Formats: sequence, structure tokens, C-alpha cells
Amino acid sequence: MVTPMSPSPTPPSRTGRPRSVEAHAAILDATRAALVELGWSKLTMGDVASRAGVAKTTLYRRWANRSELVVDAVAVLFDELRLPDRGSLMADVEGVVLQFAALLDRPETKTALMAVVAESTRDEALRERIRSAIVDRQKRLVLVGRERAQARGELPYEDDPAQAARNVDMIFDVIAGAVVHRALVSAEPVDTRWARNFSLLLVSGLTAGPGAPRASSGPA
Amino acid sequence: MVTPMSPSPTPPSRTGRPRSVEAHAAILDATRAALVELGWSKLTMGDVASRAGVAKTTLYRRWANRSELVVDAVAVLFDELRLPDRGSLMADVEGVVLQFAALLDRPETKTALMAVVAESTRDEALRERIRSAIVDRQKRLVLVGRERAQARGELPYEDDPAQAARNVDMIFDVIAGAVVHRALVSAEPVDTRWARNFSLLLVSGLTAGPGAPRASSGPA
Amino acid sequence: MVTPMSPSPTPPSRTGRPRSVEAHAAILDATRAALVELGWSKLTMGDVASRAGVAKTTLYRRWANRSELVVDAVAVLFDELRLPDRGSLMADVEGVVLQFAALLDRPETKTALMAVVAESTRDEALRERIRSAIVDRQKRLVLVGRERAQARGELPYEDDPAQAARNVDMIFDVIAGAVVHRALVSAEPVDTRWARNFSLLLVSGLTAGPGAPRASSGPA
Amino acid sequence: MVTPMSPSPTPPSRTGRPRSVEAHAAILDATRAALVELGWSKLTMGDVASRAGVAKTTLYRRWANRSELVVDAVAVLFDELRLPDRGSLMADVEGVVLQFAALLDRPETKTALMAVVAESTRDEALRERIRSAIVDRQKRLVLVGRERAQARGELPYEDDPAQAARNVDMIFDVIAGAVVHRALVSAEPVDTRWARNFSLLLVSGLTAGPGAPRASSGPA
DNA sequence: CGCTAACCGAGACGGTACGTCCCGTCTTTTG
DNA sequence: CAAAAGACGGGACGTACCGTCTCGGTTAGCG
Repeated sequence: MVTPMSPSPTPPSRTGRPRSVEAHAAILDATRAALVELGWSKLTMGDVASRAGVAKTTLYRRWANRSELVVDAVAVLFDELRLPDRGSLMADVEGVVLQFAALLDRPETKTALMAVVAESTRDEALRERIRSAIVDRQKRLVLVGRERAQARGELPYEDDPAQAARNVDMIFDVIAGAVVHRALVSAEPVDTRWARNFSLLLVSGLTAGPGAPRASSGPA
Repeated sequence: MVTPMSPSPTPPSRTGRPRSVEAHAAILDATRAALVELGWSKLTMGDVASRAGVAKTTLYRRWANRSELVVDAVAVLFDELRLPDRGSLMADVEGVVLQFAALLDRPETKTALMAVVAESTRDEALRERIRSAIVDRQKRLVLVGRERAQARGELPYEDDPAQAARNVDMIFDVIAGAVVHRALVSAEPVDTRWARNFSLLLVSGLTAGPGAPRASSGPA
Repeated sequence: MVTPMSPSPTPPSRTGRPRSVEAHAAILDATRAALVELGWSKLTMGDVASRAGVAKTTLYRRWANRSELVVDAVAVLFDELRLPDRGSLMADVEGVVLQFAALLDRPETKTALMAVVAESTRDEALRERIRSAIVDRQKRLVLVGRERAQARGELPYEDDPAQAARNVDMIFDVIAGAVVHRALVSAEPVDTRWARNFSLLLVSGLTAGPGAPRASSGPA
Repeated sequence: MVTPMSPSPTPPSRTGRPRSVEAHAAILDATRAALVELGWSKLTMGDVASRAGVAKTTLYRRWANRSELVVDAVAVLFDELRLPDRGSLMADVEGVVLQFAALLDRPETKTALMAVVAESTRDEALRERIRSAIVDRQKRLVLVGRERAQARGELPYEDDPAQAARNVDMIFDVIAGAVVHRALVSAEPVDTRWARNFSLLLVSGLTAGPGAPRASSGPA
């Protein structure tokens, strides 16, 4: 209970045998491997431990429960998302949609993401961990895309910083939500055609609706 | 052995004691109550059975597992969604967004929906059950909204029926996905302002992008 | 509760559809077959019913529980025991020992006999059923053997009828007990050598000890 | 998976937490108590576990099934049997018969012994466990009795060691078998009179038949 | 010759126990 | 003093049978 549950490989303690750094990586690797082979609901702490060549107690010393472990194991995969400049806002959106869809098609992500979100509806600490480890980190993609579009003149600059932040949040929810829903709930493929149609819809909305000159505070 | 795990209280068999219809309703009620009190991850079959005043075997006779039971228990809640005519496409969208958000704010829905979707990534039968019991049934809302908007002249009629169907699917994924992501992943409230901004974005996109005159097959 | 649990195919009732006689035989056959294949502890009422092509209710209408059913199914096998005249008391004893051993070597008898006896230690009705269906019926063998030995002059006639009855009981317990113990508890074969040694011991004891002239009321 | 199901509280493993010795004793005590209260057929592993203040898994870690547990729980009772020197072979036999009868009259022994023997007809491991934990250990009584009788000159010394062993086995089967059969199958009391008559029969047979001078290898 | 009572099969019912799996914790020995 | 090993108390699983209870339907004997 007093043990710090941080993912940092070495806690403040100075005395005693230091925590193994190799173990940390091995555990996260084992977690992803177990997700691929077994899926979220059949993944067990004991199995992860034995895959990692580690005792169960070592896991519990570092993570409070399996949801937090899985969030950490999966979060790094989201950091691989990139937003290369494809020349236009619509192309950039289409690119990130397809990248995100590819990520959601990986078995470890597919099975784990919705599961930890479901858990988080009853677990404040987990909710916070998801937000900081995944959600907030990926909003960078929206920020970069907007800046680029503004530089290109495709989007105006928003004066109100609060409204600008709200726009970023909403666009993130729209893009991520639509892709997740298409891929996991409707269980239909996110292919090039879908990505193009979706990007067209979004970019049209952005250039005509909120984010467009003077549409945010009150629609016509 | 091959007893159909359908939610219908009486399988095709003609002989033998028929399945109890009261038990069926009691089980679904108990399932929702357990979701509210315990949440998905602490809900157990044994607990549902005893709440319903029913033996555990009676549950397993009718549902193959907890996920399928929960889908059936939750699906009926989605049928309460309505699309009253609020006079404009944007008002209609805003209305359905707020209704859907209210539904996702109910504890039984919040904790269960993402959980069964997560399970369904490894369970084809469950995926199909979610699709038929929830997803396909609620697309009716998009259909009604589009027809109404077309009648009002807010949206054009689409000639290609395949493209029309694709549009319905995508709009459904965008609306449901954005609301779900905002409410459960980002864990931020879907309030009136968010709903208005989102509706503005969507309707702007719809009237300018796909669904707008000749933008669907290929943008310039 | 009011239904008479007698093994007779037709209870005292006069009106209504009579109980099926074919079913009765089919059930006992199925019981023995299940004993052979599954053994006592894995024999189930449902399995016997389906083997016999009969509903479970039909079994319960006729037998109170599986122990009583098995006693009835096994009892008839004991009636096949015979005591052919082999010319001497010792040869007669040896003959019946080997016959009894052969009966106990049959899988249905082996697995069932001790099981129902074990049950009967807590079930008075079952104890009575075992006594009347098996134990008392087979004492006939001892009676015949004694009469024959007395006719041959190998054994004296006992004047006191109560003592005579006690002797029969004891000899029955000694023979049956020794064979059962050797076969099932010690789990060693009852072969010709064992049978001969045992018979020698018993007949020696009988002609010198109780049953011998004036040894029963008080040994020297 | 291949954990040795031995009754010893500590398996060969050297590392890890050792098995609790207190739990071991508590379980065997609880088993006997449950046998007394419920009898063999109503004794459940879960009930024994909760009586012993132990988890069900702890039982299964040490015994493969209920039968093996019960054999271990009951076996120690047989070790209480003694053979005090009563001055003559007949008195010694009578004494052990009455002691054995008293043991079989205890509710835990009565209900359990025949039950595990019945199970053992289909379970080689159980058969071996009964033999080593009960049967072979109690043959000591016959050995002691014979030595004493030989010292007294009541019985001759047997030259052939194989025949001597066979005699011990047979006498054990005769004594134990007769008492068990009288007590449990015939369900009649083993009182002093019965014990005296039986002892007379047996001792007469022993001094005149096998074990007597030159009758063992082949009677005329 | 139709009643009617008791039978029949099928199979769902509320229950109990099973033996297994995993949880998260706790004692050990080892490094 | 941490780490691996593994036993611990506990809880839920999904299954197997129990003995009972509807069902719809059959089969006598009696009136």
C-alpha cells in the first residue's frame, strides 16, 4: 500500500537490492504478447509474470492491477502515430485516420483499448492514467494538424484560447471516436474510401462550421 | 447440446416444459440492477441469478456467457432513443446527441457498453449480437433524420443507393463515436455547448461535403 | 410421496394406466450396463433413464433413489449362485467360495455391492432392502450345505434351533466376509489355492469347534 | 501439474512457502467430524474445507479426491487397535474381534470404510493407498498374535515362509471379513457371544487345519 | 364408447457440489 | 533486503446431476 505504484523502474529507496530495469521491459513485452495471444479477458497476472520470467509479487509491487499494467503496455504503441505533411488538411486527416485504423487493427490494441476504458468508468485512478498516458499525449496530432492548416491558410486563427482548446478536444473526439466506432463497434473496415469520405465530411465541416470565421459562438 | 442460445424465452422445441417467460424478464432486470450496483467487472452470473430468484443453470440455458446476457439486458435501453422533429437538421442532431449522451450517462450503459465491445473483438458471435441488437437497430435514427432533412430541403436526395447506405453508416459512426469517445474515453461531459458545436460541425460538413451535391464519389 | 416405491411393476392402484412392464426390465438392464461401463460413483439416474429409453420421472416413480435401484438390479445376480453336491462338506464350501468369488469379480457386482452397503449404514430402508433382497436369500446356500453335511454325517444335528440359526448366520458371515475382504479390501485374487486353504480352515473349525458336539454353549 | 498428491505436508520442493502442518491436521480432524455428522455420501470437500478453516484449493493441493482424503483421515483410527496378551490364542482373537467391532461401530469408520473400498474397485491409486495405509499396517496384529501363540505352543512354527505369509493374509481376511460382514452387511451386532463363537471356530480351525502340522500344502 | 385417472416422454426448473482458475497476500529460501 | 517460488484464503467459474415440476399426449378399465 505504501509502495509507490509509479512505472518508474527505480523507486526513491536507496538501500536494498535495486529493482531490475530489465524486468520492467520484460513485463511490458510479456503483457503485449499475452494480449496478442489471449486477449484482454484471458490475460492473467500469473501468466504475464511467468512469460516475463518474474514472480507475481514483482508485478504487484509496480502496478496496482492488471488494467494499469495494460494501459502502460499499450500506451507506447500510440506514440508511434505520426502526422507527416501531405500538403493539405484533408490529406493530413486522411493519413492520420488510416494510421489510427491500422493501430486499432493490431490485436493487442484492439482487445485492450475498450476494455480499459470500460474499467475506467468505475476507477478514477485508471481514468486519469488513460488520460495522461494516451488521450492527452495524442492530442498533439490535432495541434500539429491545425497549425499546419492555419499556416497553409486552410483554417483561420482562433482568438479565444479556451474555444481553441475546446475545438481541439472536439476534433480529437470526432476523429478518434468515429474510427474506433467504425472499427470496433460497427466492426467494419476503415478502408481508403471510408477514410476519404470521412475526411471530406470533417474538413468541410471545419472550414464551414466551428473553426470557420465566426461560427463558434452562435450559428446562423 | 445444440440448444439455440437465442434470447427468445422458448426454443423451437414442442415437447417438454416450456421456458418461463417471467424468468426471462426477471433475469434481464436483475442484470441491469447488478450493472448499476456493481459495474461490469464485478457482475457475476451467480449474483444475477440470485437477484432474479432463478438458478444459475437457467441463465446458462439461455445465454452462452455473461457478455451475451449483458448485451440483451442493455439493448432495450437503446430502443428508448427517439428523434422528435425539432424543425431543423441541426436541432435534430443536437437532440439525438444529448439523448444519447444521457443514455451513456446511465451507470448500466456506461459500464457495460465498452466492455462488451472489448469482448466482441475476440468473439464473432458476440459481435454479431451487438450488431443486430444495438447497432443496426439504432441506425433507424439516422434514416429518419435524413428523410426529414431531405423533405425540408436541407439535404439532397442521393441517387446511388449503395452510397446512401454508406453515408448512413458513416454518419452513425461519427455521431455515436464522437459522443462515446467524449463521454467515456476523454471522460468529459457532453453538455449543451459541446452538442451545439458538434452538431454545427457535422451539419456543416454534411451540407458541404458528402451528401452535398456531387462530393461523394471523388473530391477535386 | 404417496406413491408406493415398491419394485413391483404395478402398484396397488387399480384404475389408470398401468406401469409398463417392459420399462421395468429395461431399467434394470440399463442399470447393470451402466454399472459395468461407469461404475457406481459415475452412474447417474439420467444416464440410466436414457439408456433404458425412459424418462427420469419413470425411474423416480418406482425407486426412491439410486441405491435402491442398484440393489434391485444387482440382487438377481446373486440368485444364480448354486450349491451342487460335490461329495463332501469341504468340496461344497470350496465350490461356493469360488462361485461367490467369480460373482464378485463381475464389474457390476464389484462396484455396486460395497457401495450400497456403505450407503445403508445411514439408511434404514436401504439396509432392510439389502437384507431381504440379498443377504437373507443367500443364506439358503448355508442351509443346504449344512443339511447335506449332516446327512453325510460330517456335522452333528444341533438341538437348539436358536443356536442353529446363529450358526448359520455366523458361517454365512465368515464365508461371505472372508471372500469379500480378500477380493475387495485386500484386493488379492481368490484362486483355487486360497479357496482350498480357506475351506480347510473353516471345515476344520466346524468339525472341531462350534457345530461340533457340545462346543457351542461354552468352550472348555 | 504433477504435484505429488502425497499426504505428507511438505512435498519435495525446497523453495517457496512450505505447506502448513497445522492445516494438515485441521483438515483430517474436520474430515472425521464431517463423516460423523453427515456420513460419507453427504460429505463435501467444501464443507470439510470450511470446517478446517482452510480454502478448498488447499485440500485439492494435497489430495486428489475425497476418497483419498477420507482414507487418510480414517487410517489413523485403525492404528489405535492393540493386541494385549490375554493368555491364550482364543482370548487374544476374541479381544481383537471386539476391538475391531467397536472401531467399526464408530460412525466415521462405519460410513467411510465400505465407501472407499467401493470406490477403490475402479481406482488403482486408491486401492494402493488403502492397502498401504490400512490393510498392510493392521496385519501386524495377526503377526503378533501368531508369534505369541507359537511361543505358548498353541500353534506350530511354519517352515515355509511363503506359506506363513499366505496364512497371515488369510487369517487377516477371515477375521476382518467376518467382522465387517456381520457388522455392516448383515447389520447384526458383534457382541460377546458372537465373538466367542467366532473365535472358537477360528482357533479350532487353526489348530486342526492350515497352520496345524502338515495340512497346508495339500489335504488328503 | 367416452371418461378419467394414472401413466408416459421430454425438458425446464431451483438447487448443490464439483474441480479449476485466478486473485492478491503471505511466508519461505536464495542471491 | 529484493526477488523467485509457491502455498495460502477466497471467490467465481461453467458443468453435471439432483429430484421436482410442467407440458402434451397415451393407454388402460369402468361406467
